[in-house]
Amino acid sequence: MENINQLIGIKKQKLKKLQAMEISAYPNRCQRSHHIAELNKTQEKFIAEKNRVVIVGRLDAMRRQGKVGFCNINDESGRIQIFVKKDEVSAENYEIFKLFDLGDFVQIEGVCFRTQKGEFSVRAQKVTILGKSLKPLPTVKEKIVAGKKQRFDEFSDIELRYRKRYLDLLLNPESKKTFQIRSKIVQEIRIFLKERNFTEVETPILQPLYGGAQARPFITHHNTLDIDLYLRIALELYLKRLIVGGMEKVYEIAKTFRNEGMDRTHNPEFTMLELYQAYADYNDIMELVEDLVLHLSQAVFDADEIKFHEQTISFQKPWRRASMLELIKAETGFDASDFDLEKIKKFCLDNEIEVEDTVGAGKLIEEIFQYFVEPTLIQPTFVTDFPKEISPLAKEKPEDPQLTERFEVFINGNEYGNAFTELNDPLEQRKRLEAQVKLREMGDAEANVLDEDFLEALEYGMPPTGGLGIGIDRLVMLFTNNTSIKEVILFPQMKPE
RNA sequence: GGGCCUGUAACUCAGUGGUAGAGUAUCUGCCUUUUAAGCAGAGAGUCGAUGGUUCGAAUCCAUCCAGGCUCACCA
Repeated sequence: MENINQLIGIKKQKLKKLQAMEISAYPNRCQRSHHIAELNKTQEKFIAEKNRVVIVGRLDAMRRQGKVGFCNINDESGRIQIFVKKDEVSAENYEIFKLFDLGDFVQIEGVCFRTQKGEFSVRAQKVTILGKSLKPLPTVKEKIVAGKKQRFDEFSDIELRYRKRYLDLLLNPESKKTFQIRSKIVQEIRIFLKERNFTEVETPILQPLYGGAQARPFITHHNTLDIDLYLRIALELYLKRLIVGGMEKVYEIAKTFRNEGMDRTHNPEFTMLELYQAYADYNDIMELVEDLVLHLSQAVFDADEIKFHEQTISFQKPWRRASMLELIKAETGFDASDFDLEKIKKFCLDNEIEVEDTVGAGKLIEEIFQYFVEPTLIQPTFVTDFPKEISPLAKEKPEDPQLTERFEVFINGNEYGNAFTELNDPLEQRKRLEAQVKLREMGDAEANVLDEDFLEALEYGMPPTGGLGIGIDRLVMLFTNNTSIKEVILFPQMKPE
């Protein structure tokens, strides 16, 4: 007999005892009169009024001593101590109290008072079981030493925390906090965009063709139609169809899927915000990003700056703006503005940057940027004017056809957003996608595919448009001081057990 | 994918060739104001898996599985 089964067996025995007493361990209803935080907030009022209160929650500590016992229960609002005395709850009810286990959901009826040691508590008049637990919860204890909370036997196994997230949420308050902040961020994005008259939409997850980013897709199959479908890798191409359709400001916050490696910053499914605004360009979008992120910082933390590990990040406007080529030149002294492929290749080779035969100058410029510049961009920075070669959906800069009106947002050395003045010239867009198809034929599995339906939409006419994509998970990491994406996704992808 | 590290009781961890350990949790007894309650006692483990070396393996070796950190690349 395995140990865990013994522990479960003991709890099942208690269940049987309750049955023998004709008491349901899983009653349909309870009678909560107050949330625990309400009591804690105005303790003296509740003590003075001596009103009967009914609180419910999960049992997380038990100190029984003969005919009296103390326990703690918590609901989502807070935690409180319960005092149970045999004389006061009756002998029968005390028997039920003795069948309580850590992890059980219980209801306590009683009045508020202060114990001899001065702790605000509920003096039970009646205890009721609301939901019996069968598996023992890991035991975490806290002690206050010199005003600081010390934790014992913390539930800290990272794999278990991810696989059994409900335990993590239950036992690690910081983890719960992270997901509350995540929810708040998403909510505040919606509030911010609503104020600016954006319309939230939903576009297909299952797509006959995928596009809008450089990535490999997941493939699935529709039985009735007997066709393969792709899980979207981006929201872009459908949202632009809506711009064509006369929706001037649209956004979607949704999961996208990329069939690529998993690591600290990559989960196969992740959440993107994409928005498109007609009659706007990438300069307008830069201002929008500044306003949005500052709004989030203020709404979530009531501050214009945050701490991320050792760094203090300030979101105060305006953020630094610099072109990719400028930044490379400033950091390395190398001038790539002539797009001289041989010269750029040589620079890469001299600096141990890998050069594949098929890549062009634009791709290499990006590699140089990533290697030399990215890690230096700690404070929020708009890196502008990306090479056209690596930006097939962005409009070129009128004054330099090698470049596009595109920017990425960098904070703390990481990319948080990607935006451009959208390419709305259907003939130019066709050329760009055809170039992508050639790359694909040369073996680039991440190159775009040609989406005739999207091109047809552009042929009907798309207004000048600014578009933006922001990775929500990474933004949440930034705001919650986490370095692993698994910490900000409730149920991250794991290998099968 | 490369390098480094980890896997022992429900939880947190000791244990580096000689009978598998501690604290917490659980159970039993005592205890009517405790708070990491206390005291006394008990039960609880395929030492990640499989092979090998050895008289003898949690420990050494090999392979595999799972995980973490880190480097390179995709958001």
